[in-house]
This record gives sequence, structure tokens and C-alpha cells, in this order.
Amino acid sequence: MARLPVSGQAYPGLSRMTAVTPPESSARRPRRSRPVRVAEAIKDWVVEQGLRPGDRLPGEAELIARFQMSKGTIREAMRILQAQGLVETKTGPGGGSFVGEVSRERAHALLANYFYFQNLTIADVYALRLSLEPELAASLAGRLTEAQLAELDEIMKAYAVPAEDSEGERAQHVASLRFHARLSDFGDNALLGFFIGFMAQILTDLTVYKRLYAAPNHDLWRRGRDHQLQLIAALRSGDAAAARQVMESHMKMARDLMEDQEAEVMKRFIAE
Amino acid sequence: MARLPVSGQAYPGLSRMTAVTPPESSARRPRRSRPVRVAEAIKDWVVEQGLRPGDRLPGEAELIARFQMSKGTIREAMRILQAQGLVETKTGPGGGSFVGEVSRERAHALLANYFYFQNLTIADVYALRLSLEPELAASLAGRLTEAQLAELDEIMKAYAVPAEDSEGERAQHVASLRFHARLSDFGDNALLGFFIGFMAQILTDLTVYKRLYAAPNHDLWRRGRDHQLQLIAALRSGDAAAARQVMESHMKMARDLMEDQEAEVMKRFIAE
DNA sequence: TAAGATTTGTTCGTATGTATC
DNA sequence: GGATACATACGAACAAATCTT
Repeated sequence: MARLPVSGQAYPGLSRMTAVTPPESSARRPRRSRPVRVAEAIKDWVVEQGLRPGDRLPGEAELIARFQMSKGTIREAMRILQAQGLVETKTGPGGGSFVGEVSRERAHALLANYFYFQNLTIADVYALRLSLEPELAASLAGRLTEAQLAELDEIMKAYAVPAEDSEGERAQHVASLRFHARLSDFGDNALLGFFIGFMAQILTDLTVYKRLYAAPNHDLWRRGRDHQLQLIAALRSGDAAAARQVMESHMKMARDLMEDQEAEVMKRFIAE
Repeated sequence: MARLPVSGQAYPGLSRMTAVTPPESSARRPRRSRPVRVAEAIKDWVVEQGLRPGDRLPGEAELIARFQMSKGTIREAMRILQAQGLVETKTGPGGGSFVGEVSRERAHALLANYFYFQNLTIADVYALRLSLEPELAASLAGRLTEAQLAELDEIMKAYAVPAEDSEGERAQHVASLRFHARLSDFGDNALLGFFIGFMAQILTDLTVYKRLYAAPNHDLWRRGRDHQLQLIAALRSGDAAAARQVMESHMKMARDLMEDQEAEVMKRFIAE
């Protein structure tokens, strides 16, 4: 394995390639603690070496020797990287730390923490969905495999018949949000997929934790389901204009429905 | 101060309100380490208590007593929370840990880590900008204060005259991206603002670290600047349609320009 | 199944650094 | 400038997990 860019001195010169925070803030920054600096050094090293997810990182003992710091300091540094999803650690022989791909779920959670103190409204989320999802639908028309279309059909089975109570209604709403999340995965734009998936996650959490979607409404159920059926049909036949238009109607209906429920949002942290 | 939901037992029952990871994964999850569990407990507690940024958290000594764990374990837990931007720590008398608002910059950085291993292209970013920025521009028409408009004018001074070399060209491009980032702040949709700001940040980093925008081109410079001038005029006069249309042209031009430069992207980590 | 080896996880005591009064 | 109240850092020992034989 290539060696860390450290060879005796306690604080190796960090590579400049990955600036940490905007230059302006470098003046007022109070000087970072050792674990933070170690974490940065390791991160830079991973980038320099071009390591990929699954690749092995030096063990605790080796890091202690390289950085000339105590075990506790090194461990805190690794915790920082773990908290960000950048490394994973296993005990036992063959164990150790490994480069970890930041999972989509973790990225969602980290981002949700940011919005915890912003006051986001449901209207904000739907304004964005209305901008993005119809475009996505249009871009996907005629480009889905039969397997993907079948998966969407499968998800829709969760709400093939109207819900009978609030609990069922919520479960169906969560399933229908999964429909949108999956759809966003099928596109080839990872950024768009992430944004749409994140919004679906927010709305799912709201539904589950804040007990939104309490009132079963058979008429709305039918209209929402019809939208998605029409959407699948348009996607299958390759009719981009129809896909866009159906999705737009669907979003508007969902927005109106949601806005009736609650205005204020986002009272939660995501942990780990 | 209200008390932590811990009073003797080592691992207090965590509140259910903030699920950590999707339920499905709860089966295969290997059982989390103590620092992680402590971090989760503290997070839950902050949520339960409704603490706000700046509010004080219990000191190390108190946490040690409450959780009945060693100093090292507690410290690792705090590092986890720090790494996610949720708490800030100060030494000295009156120091300690405080609830911290996750900064926009940190949220950008954490999210950028996710995309480090995704292969995002410049085209992906611009496809989204093209969807979002014209809408934002339209929504802002006639709704900006004179001070906000003046700030945009001020930013534009950075590229009042054509750049003479690559370095200057990059600096101007960064400034023009700041124009977009600021504009997104002026809207009242925090989600939209974040997304647009994130994309501007990605493009800024590309410009700075990957030395993109190397070729000064006076014609493009003039057209880009004209777009922004027209945009400000439309925003000031309250002409939403014009604002949308100008922004759309601007995005398309910028996209074509950028795509000439490079196709593959996103080879960086963000630290701290 | 059991024992041993390897690697991270956790503890405790002590000492140091830093900001406030 | 000294006392005080915090976090920060170190080092040695022990515990737990997990792979190999």
C-alpha cells in the first residue's frame, strides 16, 4: 500500500487540493483540533491515492505511529470520518477501516439535519417537485426497460384498493412516494435523482412521523392512482408530452392535498 | 436545564421519533458502538427538548455521569455530532458544547462527499440549472428590495471588463456563480435556494480546483454579462416572463460553454 | 467445538491547553 | 497575573468481536 504523506512530523502539510472551507473563513477559524486535522489528512490522502470504496485504510496502530498521536486522538479522527460515511470499520482479524461509499440514505439524513433548523414548508417541497418531476417523466418516456416498468407496476400493487383507515392511507402514501423515488433512480442524472429522492424521503418521514395523511379519501385515491397508471402507459409508449403533462397534474393534485394537512415542517433530526 | 432521558441505565431507550435508518436495515445492522448510541441519544434529546442553536449541552463530566461511560466514549460521541455540524464546542470557562446550526457550507460539503463516488457530469448539473433557475428568476421578479438589487450590481463589478488571462477568467466565472448563489438566497424557498447554491458551489470548485474556464472569450463574456444585466432589469421592473426567458438563455449559453471544457467531473472530497 | 490470533472498542488516571474572570 | 472551569490529549491495560485453525 502506498504510504501516508507523513513521515515523522506530527502534522503533515495537507495537500492543497481539497480546500476545507472558503478562504475567507481561514482567518477567523480558531485552529482545528488534532482529531479534525488528522481526519482531513486522511481524507486528502484517500483522494491523492485515488482510493475507491472498499479499499483498506491503515490500522489504528499504524496511524498512531505515522501521526505520532495517541490512540484516543486517532480514534476520534476515525469517528469523524465514520460520521460522514466516508469510512467503515470492522473488528477482528482482517478487520480495520475501509473507504466507504457514502450511501444515499446517509446523504439524505445528513442533509435533513441541515433543514432541521430551516423552516421549510410543504409548499416549498411541492414547488420543487412541480419543477422537476414532470421534466424527469418526459425524459424517461420510451427509455425504461420492461423490468423497470414492471417494478413500478409492482409498487402500485400496494395501493390497488382504497385504504380503509388512516394507517392504511399512510402506508399507501409512503408506497406512492417510493414510486417517485424509484422513478428518479431510473434516470441517468444522479443529481436529479438525488434531489427528487430527497424530497420523497422528507415527505415520507412527514407522513410516518407526523401522522400526516390522516384522512382517507377515495376520490383522491382513485385520481392519484389513475395518474400513475397513465404515467406508466405514457412512459411505455414513449409519449414524452403526455408523461410530462400527467406528472404535472399529479404533482398539483398531491400538492393541494398535502397543503391541506399542515404548513410547518421539519421537526426532526436524523441520527447516526 | 431539563434532564437527559437517562438516569442510571447505560443505554436509555431512545425516542422513536427519529428513526435512524430504514426499518428494513434494522435486522442486518450489526449493533452500533457506544459512541454512536450516545450520539443518537443526545440527538434525540435535543429534539425532544426542542433545543435551538446556541443552547447549551451538558458538559463532558455530566455526560460521563449520566451515561455511565468513560470520557473517551463520550468524546467520540461528541466528535460524531461535531462532524455533522450539529454541535459546536468551546474550551475554557463558560465553554462546553452547544447546539449548532448546520451551516450551508457544511451541508454543501457533506453532500459533495456523496457525489464524490457518483459520476456526475457537467451536463447533469446544467440540466438541473436549466430547470430551476428560470423558475426562480420568474418568482423573484418585482420582489427584490433595492438593497438586494444593489448587491447583485456590486457582484457584477467583478466582471465589468473582460478578463485578460485564464486566471482572471476563472475569477470572473466564480464571481458570476456567486451572482446565482445570492439570487437563490433571495427567494423564500429554502430548498430551492439550497439546491441552486449547491450547484453553484460544485461549479465553483470545478473552476478553481480543476482549472476549468481556461479560455477567455470576449464575445461570451459580453453575452453572459448582458444576460445578467437584462435579468436585473427584468427583476427590477417586475417582468416575470422576461426574467424567466433571459435566465433560460443564460443557462443554455453557460451550459454549452461548460460542456466544451470537460465531461467527467467530481473528483474531490471535502474535508472537516 | 474450541482455542488462539488479530484488530477495533472501552476504560481510567493523569497531564496539558485555553479562555474567562 | 493568578485562579478557575472547561475541553483536549496521552498511555497503558483490558474487553469484545471475528477470523483461522
